[in-house]
Amino acid sequence: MSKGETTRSAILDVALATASKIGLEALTIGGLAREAGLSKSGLFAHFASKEDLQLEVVRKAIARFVELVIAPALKKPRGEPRVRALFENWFSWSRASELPGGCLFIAASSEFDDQPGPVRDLLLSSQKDWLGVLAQAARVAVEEGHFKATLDAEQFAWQLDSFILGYHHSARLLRSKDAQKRAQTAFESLIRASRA
Amino acid sequence: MSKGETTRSAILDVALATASKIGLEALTIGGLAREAGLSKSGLFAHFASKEDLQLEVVRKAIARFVELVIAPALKKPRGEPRVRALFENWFSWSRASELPGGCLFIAASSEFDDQPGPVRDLLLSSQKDWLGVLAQAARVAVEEGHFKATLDAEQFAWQLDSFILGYHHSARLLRSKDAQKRAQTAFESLIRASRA
DNA sequence: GAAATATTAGCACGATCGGTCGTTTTCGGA
DNA sequence: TCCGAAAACGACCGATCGTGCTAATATTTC
Repeated sequence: MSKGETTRSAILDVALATASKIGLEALTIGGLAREAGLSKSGLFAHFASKEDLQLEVVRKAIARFVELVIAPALKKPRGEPRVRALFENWFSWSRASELPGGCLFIAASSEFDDQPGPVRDLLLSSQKDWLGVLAQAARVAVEEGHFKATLDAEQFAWQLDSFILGYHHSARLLRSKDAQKRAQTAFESLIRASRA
Repeated sequence: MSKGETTRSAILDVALATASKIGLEALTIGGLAREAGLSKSGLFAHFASKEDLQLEVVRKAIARFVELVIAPALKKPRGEPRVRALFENWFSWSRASELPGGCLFIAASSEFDDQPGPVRDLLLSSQKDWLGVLAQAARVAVEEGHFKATLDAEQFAWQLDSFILGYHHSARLLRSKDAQKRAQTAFESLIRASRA
């Protein structure tokens, strides 16, 4: 990896962590430069624009999400175990050291839901992908006979994702200690209602 | 109402609408003044600081929320009807004309969850109040014999709120047409599982 | 209608924003 | 070791940020 690529990657690490705390929009070139130990112009030379920087941050987040959540889950046995792994891995993601402010996607979704442009588009497509992965895992669980044949996989995915949002909300704003327990309980009742 | 109070109220209306679209932090004195048809300093004279303005916006939102969601629900019969009203009224709130960007609390919660200060404190307490109202309504439904005696009212409230978050997410970011149907379906299954 | 007061506008401030540009430093291959 | 290229820097741009301060203008009170 060349010097430039190394620096660029380091910048994105800092940017990812900062964005998870203060948001993608609140990122500033100057602030990032300070944190990364670079001059403003030195940092900015790595990106075409602030929007480009934001896009790169989201892309990096997606890559990490796949590594931490999706990929390990796909190694689990088909069916309920895989569904369970997706849910549980998500917590590791949300609490990863590189995300001191919690899940970037949720924070960014809220920021960009009314701001048309490439950042919103990217967030949107990644969110659709995630719901697709969840629904597909549910469908597989039906095939495997773990879940009932009449299960609406999309609805299942939607509810699971809602519990994730609920967890994020509880844990971040309310700093609720039992956020995970609540989410876990909700998840188990969803699983129970979905079983064959 | 004096001239000053009228203007102040008009400013807050504009600010509420704008904040629901772009966020509380992204509000700018200058931009608000333009929208409200005032000079920057003329507008600013009504508030002690930007933070004060943000607090007033949240206070106004809370007042409207009580008017639109809580108060009408309390007029409904105790028990399941009241729970149902709280859930349904929330959609009217989220789609109210004064909130073109959707529920301000959800957007603001995401923005301020890592920003200590009075704004965060206010959001936090209002969120706790809301969960409290939901849980209390569930408890009443137990008393009335609509819900089973073993129901965990806090868990019920948590799940209901998660579905609301899920709706907001679907409707805002994904612009999903069936967000409400998904939320409604989830709500009905929660009710079914809670019945006596 | 005049005097007192409440409200708004004008202007300026230091800071910071995203972004440009020419120069200097550092790096990597020959 | 040298040299071209890559990378980082420092100074600067125009715009806008939040926020004072003072003067002009509405509004309210008598």
